[in-house]
Amino acid sequence: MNEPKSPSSPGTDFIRQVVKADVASARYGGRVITRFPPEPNGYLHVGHAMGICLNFGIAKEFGGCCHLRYDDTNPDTERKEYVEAIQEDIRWLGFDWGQHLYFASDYFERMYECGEVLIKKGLAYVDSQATEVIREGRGTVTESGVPSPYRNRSSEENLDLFRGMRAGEFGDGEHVLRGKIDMASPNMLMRDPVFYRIRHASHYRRGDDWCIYPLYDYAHCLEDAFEGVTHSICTLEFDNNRELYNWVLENVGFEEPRPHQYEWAGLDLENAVLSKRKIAPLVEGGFVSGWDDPRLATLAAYRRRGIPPEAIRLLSEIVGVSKTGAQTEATKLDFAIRRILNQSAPRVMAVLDPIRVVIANYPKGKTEEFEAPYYPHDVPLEGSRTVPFSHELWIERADFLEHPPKGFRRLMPGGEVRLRYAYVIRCDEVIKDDAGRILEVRCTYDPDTRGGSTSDGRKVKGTIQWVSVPHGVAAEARLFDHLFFREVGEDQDSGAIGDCLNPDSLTVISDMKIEPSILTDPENTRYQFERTGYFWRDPIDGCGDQLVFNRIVSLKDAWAKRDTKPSPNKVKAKRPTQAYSRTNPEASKQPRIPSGGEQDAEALARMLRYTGELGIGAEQAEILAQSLEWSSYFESALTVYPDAAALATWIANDLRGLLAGRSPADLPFTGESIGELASLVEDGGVSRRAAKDVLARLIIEGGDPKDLVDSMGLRKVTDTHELSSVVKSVIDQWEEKAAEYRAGKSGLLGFFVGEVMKKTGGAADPEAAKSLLQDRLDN
RNA sequence: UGGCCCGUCGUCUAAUGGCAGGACACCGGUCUUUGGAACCGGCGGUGGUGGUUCGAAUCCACCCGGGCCAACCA
Repeated sequence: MNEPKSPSSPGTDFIRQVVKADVASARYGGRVITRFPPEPNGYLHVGHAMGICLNFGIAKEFGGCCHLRYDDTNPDTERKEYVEAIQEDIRWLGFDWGQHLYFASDYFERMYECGEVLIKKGLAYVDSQATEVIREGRGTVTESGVPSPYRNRSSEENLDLFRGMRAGEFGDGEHVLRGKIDMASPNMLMRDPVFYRIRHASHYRRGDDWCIYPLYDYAHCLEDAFEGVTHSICTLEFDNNRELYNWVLENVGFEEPRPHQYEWAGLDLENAVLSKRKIAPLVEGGFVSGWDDPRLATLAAYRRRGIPPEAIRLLSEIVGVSKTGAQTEATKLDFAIRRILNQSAPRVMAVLDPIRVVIANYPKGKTEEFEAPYYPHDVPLEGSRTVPFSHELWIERADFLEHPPKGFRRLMPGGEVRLRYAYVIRCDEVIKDDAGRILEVRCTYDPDTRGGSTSDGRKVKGTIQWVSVPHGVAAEARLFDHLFFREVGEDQDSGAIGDCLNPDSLTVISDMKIEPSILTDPENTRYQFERTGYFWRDPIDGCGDQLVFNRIVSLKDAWAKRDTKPSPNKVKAKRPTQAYSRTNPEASKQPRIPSGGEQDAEALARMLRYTGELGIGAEQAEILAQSLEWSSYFESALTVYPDAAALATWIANDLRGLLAGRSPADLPFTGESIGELASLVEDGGVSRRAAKDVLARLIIEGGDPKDLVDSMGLRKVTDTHELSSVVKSVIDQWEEKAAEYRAGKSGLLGFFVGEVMKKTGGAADPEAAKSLLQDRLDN
């Protein structure tokens, strides 16, 4: 009962679709191997947790495995302490890497050998320029780089130098190994990237075995390949690195099926500091108590705060997987935590900010006990404890108001409130000190309401929690809020960090009261303090006799929210629209005329011919004319079928859309085929819609369009009789939809056409089907 | 201003040429010995302009907006 609702379409994100397709096509023999590759230079945070859920989740769902591999290629920053902490976090989250624990540093020898392979192929060289010179030589995003003077060293010399680098013959920074790729590449990463650097430093695992260390782009893809990883999933910012990932693997000699990289957006959580680079100064600067300070978004902090791992996994489901760089609202995390805890946390009574209530008509010194269930009626768990009641009680200061606003349902002078599981009391008198601060509230109880229900049927709207003064236990509570009230910039020093800090991020309540039953519970019990929030004992400071409770998350509070309600006539803030920003609407229609150069002159001539003589629109003409590849493809289609405008659409719009960036040279069919296809459509033998299906097939396996039309059963069905019967059966099948359509939901017509198309395997003439459908539906 | 990636309710995410759907948030209601939970209902979206198509969130073009890339970090 009350299973957490699944988010929409679970498990159908674009990465899982790729994996699913690869399993179906047996691309890797059905194997699925993912990996989670942390660098042991800090603690994991919720962002990493999403990556862990993704990688381990996919492996589990597809019967594969997920490797835990430390990407420990930088001796300066990595420590054993972190590798242990990371493992603890992953286990806590509920994932298991089994035997598959790996370290990049174990591959140093193999990686080195790959370096020699590249050198021998003439694809890598030792550069001896200074760091700054290399940097400058790389150019900028708008200017290409200049080749290093060492770029053309012989393989022998490179090999000799590289071996010398390894042997420790050189100092830090004297040489590097670079890939010999393309100094003019628009992708900066391809401008002869550095593969190895000299660093005389002790590595936390390899000690002084090595004095050269591989860099990420070189190392990471090799690690994946060594381990037989199939799907290497990383975040969006590595998009540019994919080209290099592929280059290294292909040139070192890893053939298909080899690992491939896929990028997703990762998690950006509102109010959470999600970068090790930004967390470290908070820890080191003493702004927080450590990597596990509960205000942080590290997994260690979440664990300490008391967030259950199930909630993190639920968050991962809720947030989903996409390539949209987006920020997730903090309320989604809160929701996930409450969703889990509501179903599992025993309820107890605690008072965070106590005021004293004296029950005047309850005998001093008398105590009675109430049996109180741990769980509310809608949580299917059993259990109860007894709570002691007496002459003096603590209640929450906020639960008594001398001058309450309208709608206040708690205690007020002359009013009644129910003490949960106990009695209904009425407030008779308020005792204040000289400063007007309330010292105690004097009440009388109604003995006929034992257990909380009235015998005369009168309604008591409010119910509040309470703690008996002589029995209550004192404790400390810690409430957490987000650490910053303002975004901290990228390179800010600790002074600037201090300026952004939320002074109320930690509230310590030193004198809360709680019912004594908790004294006999396991220390790691997560409670709901009724009407207040979810709490558990701080695992560090709340052990043994120390009663220190962390608030994991508050309860939703509909009453408190009433003040912050946005006014109904508030103008809705809209994303600024760009509707008016274009100054010349015709501008986009003007083809850009290529300028200068012999090739451009030819392209221009083609362009003019296409728009003039052939009557093609400027947009498509530009696409087709610009490259020789496309223009010759187009013109060969033209030899088969003379309707240039139709062909231009087929090629410029449909074909290129299906090709997703690939070139016509890769196609298993020629321009003539597409011309033939277009003529089949013109003849009426195939609908345009069916022809597009044929095109898609053509791209995959080539073939003769006419044969494909037949073998796919796509010869157009125009026969009115045949079509009518399909139309009738579709309408009969979807009676309700038909009624909706008749009631005015005209958008449903497309749905019906789609159904007819489905039923006929795509062969129906959609236009004919549409008019038949309309006729039938309209009467 | 070079290349690449991304724009769907306030937020996150489905729809893979055929009904724009779900979740969170918000609002209202029912119920309630937690102003919790649950249940019911409501609000609300394809960045813009053209084009292709019987039919476009989806294909094409341009524009606008956001992000990433010039470490011997990962």
